[in-house]
Amino acid sequence: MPVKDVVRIFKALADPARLRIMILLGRRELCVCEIMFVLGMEQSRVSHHMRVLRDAGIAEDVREGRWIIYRIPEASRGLVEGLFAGALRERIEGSGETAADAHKLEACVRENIRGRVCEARPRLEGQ
Amino acid sequence: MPVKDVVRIFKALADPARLRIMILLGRRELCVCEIMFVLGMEQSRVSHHMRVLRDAGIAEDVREGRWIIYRIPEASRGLVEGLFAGALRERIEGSGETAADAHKLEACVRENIRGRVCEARPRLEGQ
DNA sequence: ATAATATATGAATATATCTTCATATGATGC
DNA sequence: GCATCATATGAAGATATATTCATATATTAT
Repeated sequence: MPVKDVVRIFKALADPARLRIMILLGRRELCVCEIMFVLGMEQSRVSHHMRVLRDAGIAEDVREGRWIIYRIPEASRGLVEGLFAGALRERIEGSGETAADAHKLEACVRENIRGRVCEARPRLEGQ
Repeated sequence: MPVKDVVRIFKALADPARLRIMILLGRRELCVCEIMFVLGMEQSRVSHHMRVLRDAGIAEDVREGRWIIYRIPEASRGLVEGLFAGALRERIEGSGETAADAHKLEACVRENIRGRVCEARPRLEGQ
């Protein structure tokens, strides 16, 4: 993998919104409106960020009905896992910021907040 | 460590020159003119890049006579090592680009190319 | 078909980043 | 002190990136 491509990955992670999104995607796959809800950002902004992550190859999308689900592609799982493993993960989690995101995501999924978060997107069990 | 600080680290790595420099620093400490030689970049440009790395906390400098030696600070070794360990390192090394840098560095150190690279900087044994 | 939902895209502006050039600083040698 | 070497810094212009707003597309429901 050329330096250029690795740089593109670091560029993709070099933004607070995208970093938070990648950490969330490490937990479960997400549709855009769930990301909007957790980060408190408008649709277009999230969508543009997702494009950067996609172009870097660390996110991919699958359509499910009217939703588009984002996840970390199988081929990049190891790489992304590796990036956040160890010292970096400890440090990020130490600050509690990402824990707040995770909690918000749990609430969002558990309550499936109608009207605010993609009006009841159907889910598989356990997701 | 706040998300903001992690983002600053990724930003620092999100440039081909700086990425190559960090990979070199993972091998040994370097003065600016050695970096100039290996990357083929002018002094000012390298210096500006070093500032970005310093501000992100993944490089530090120590003056040794008229040279300024850059290295990865003790406190960030684990983090930086972790970032490049595993899948990412394999992929970067797979392209051979960084190997070329490493060879150029070896030559530079071995021959201590006078007049081109910091007119014979004295070195400790084994460096 | 029409309307509504979920998301993507494009253009425009704002902001940040990189490079270059000129100049400053700090150490060494004469 | 003066010259030289190694490096840092600041300003200016060039380029890239982010955000916003308006609009387009695809899917589903009626």
